[in-house]
Amino acid sequence: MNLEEAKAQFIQSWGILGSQWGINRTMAQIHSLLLVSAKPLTTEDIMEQLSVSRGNTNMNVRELIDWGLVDKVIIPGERKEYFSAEKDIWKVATLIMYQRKKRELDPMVKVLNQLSTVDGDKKNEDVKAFVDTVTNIKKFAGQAEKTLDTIIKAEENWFWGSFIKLFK
Amino acid sequence: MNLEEAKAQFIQSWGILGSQWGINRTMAQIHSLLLVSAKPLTTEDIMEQLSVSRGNTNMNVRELIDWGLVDKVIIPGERKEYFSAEKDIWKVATLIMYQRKKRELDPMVKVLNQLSTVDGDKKNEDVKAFVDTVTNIKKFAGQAEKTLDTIIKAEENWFWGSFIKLFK
DNA sequence: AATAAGTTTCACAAATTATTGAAAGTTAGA
DNA sequence: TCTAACTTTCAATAATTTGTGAAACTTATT
Repeated sequence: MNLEEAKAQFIQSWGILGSQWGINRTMAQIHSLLLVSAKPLTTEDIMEQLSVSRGNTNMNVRELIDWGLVDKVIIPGERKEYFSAEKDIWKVATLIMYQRKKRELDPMVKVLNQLSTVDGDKKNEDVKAFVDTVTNIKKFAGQAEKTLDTIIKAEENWFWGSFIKLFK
Repeated sequence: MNLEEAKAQFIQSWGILGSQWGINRTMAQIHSLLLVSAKPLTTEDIMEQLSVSRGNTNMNVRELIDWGLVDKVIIPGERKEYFSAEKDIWKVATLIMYQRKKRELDPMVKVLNQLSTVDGDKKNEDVKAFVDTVTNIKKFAGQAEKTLDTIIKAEENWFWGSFIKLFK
């Protein structure tokens, strides 16, 4: 397999994976294109290599920058903006976990807390089932949150070292 | 807040969360409806409570059963099928992790392995960048796989006990 | 200030995904 | 075996999400 084929397949697969995780295909594809490029690319490079419009490229690059997965790079003497992706996969994973925690777990915890105030006969079977379930999810979410925070703050070496050993 | 309101809000929120994770809204809503119901429900109950068609209900219930999140329950003397959800959140999380690993991580690893066979000048900058990135993702995916396997096999108590303490 | 290079926005179009509902298929019991 | 209760399928349709591209906007340079 030559480089171009391999890149194309990687971009394709990464795009599919992304879309299964609620990230749009183009965003994932731009990310993977930047991941496998040795040098920073311009908006035009991206447009050309992925056959995607300028507007779409711009929006998704902006989103990637928002997530911290991509950086603007300024090349001295050039007017154009260049973009490059964080290549350290551990950092990438960490950034994604952080973003998703912030955008999804945190709001869910907020809702769960409001739901605790459900009133009614505590002996009623339905009320009991509901309160039980919500309480359990809240506990789980709380632990998940703590665990994520720790992982996010952890150094890569720590993860690859003691953490993995623990799971052998 | 009364029970009905609380249930409705829970179902709504769970549905949104699901859709951010590539699970369709109705499937997530049916799951949450069953999660907070004291007793098993029939297809008709679900249709009525979520205002969803028979076909849609059937398809999504089947998918939930497929994932192992919902069970058919047969009530003696009744012809209808009843459905109930696994209420233990740790088990729910475990089942979901397992399904997603199987459906997404495993295929990605397969692709990554194929991509290792990229040929070309190993001193070429682009080839190097590509091989580097793919190799790193492969390593990461391998470790993630191991970790997930261990978590999936682990007992709840083990998780809530030593695992969490480690992260304090 | 004028110009040109570069970036962003947004109404509309295209593509994708979910839902409906009626018809076909099953199954338990008479 | 027949039939009525119940479940499943799937082609058509609706809803949602994503992408386009030209116009508006911004900024650097002369």
